[in-house]
Amino acid sequence: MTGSNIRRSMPLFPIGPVMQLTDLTARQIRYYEEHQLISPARSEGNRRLFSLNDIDKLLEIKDLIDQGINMAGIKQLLFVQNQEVIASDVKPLKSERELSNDEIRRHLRKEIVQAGRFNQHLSSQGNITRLFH
Amino acid sequence: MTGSNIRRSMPLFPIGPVMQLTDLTARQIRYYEEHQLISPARSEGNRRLFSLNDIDKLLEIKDLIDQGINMAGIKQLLFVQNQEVIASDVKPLKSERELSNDEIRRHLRKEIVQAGRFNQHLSSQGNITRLFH
DNA sequence: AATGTCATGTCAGAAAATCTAACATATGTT
DNA sequence: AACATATGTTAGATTTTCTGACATGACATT
Repeated sequence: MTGSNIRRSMPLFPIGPVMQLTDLTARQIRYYEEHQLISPARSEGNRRLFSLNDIDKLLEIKDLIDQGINMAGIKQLLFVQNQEVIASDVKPLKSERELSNDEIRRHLRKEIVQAGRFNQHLSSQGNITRLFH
Repeated sequence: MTGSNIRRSMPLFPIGPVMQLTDLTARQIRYYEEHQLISPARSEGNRRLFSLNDIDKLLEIKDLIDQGINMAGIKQLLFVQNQEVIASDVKPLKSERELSNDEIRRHLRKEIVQAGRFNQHLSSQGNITRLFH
């Protein structure tokens, strides 16, 4: 499991930003969950929390829907993909133990800090369009 | 402006996930905004939306606070950093025009899709600890 | 010792975002 | 025509976030 994979599997986004990023309605996203195409994590208060991987999947689902494939078909396709990945993942595990969510968060924080060190800190004023002139 | 910079400046995260990622309280984050150390965007309904850059900044602020520096000092330090970045940014701009938030979102979506194409789609069951055994 | 400032905690009330469950509907299928 | 599928819509409840006010502990200044 690489750092990037940990990062991509962190449950961070509530449904609002995900709707915007995917152009899917809340209804659609919940329906896909109901049919087990995705399984976003939940907050303490039962709100859905999506990872970048979840968002990837939703975008794929969208593609497949556009191709006329139904829930069952999409479920199978996603499952096959998943199997391929697992099959190709032959790296020996350094550590067998599970990471707690807290540990994952610490890890991500470290990564964000590191990335930041070699990155810009633009935008002192929140209007992101300012970043482009 | 690189794709990565666009990605890092997208206002996506509500305050809850940011609290978890930074180990800051909402009170602290709002206080830093009040003192103009950060300026997160706002949703239509006035909720704060943070970008990865904002999160970087918050982590830096945390460091500086730990070093005993006060708001005014931190503000100056962040400003200086910002200036350095601007000074070093000598690339000729391909396009002068501003990008709308919608365009940025489309761009990010494209990036996520592309990244996803060459990436794993693990986690069919939402419990992220499953990714580690 | 009293006062002030700074960074943060805490609380209350309001508003926004999200939840589930139910019913509605358009389109395609048997 | 009846049915199934994917999505829309609505209602009522719950969670999350908002602002503003007041409280507090640590320090500095008087």
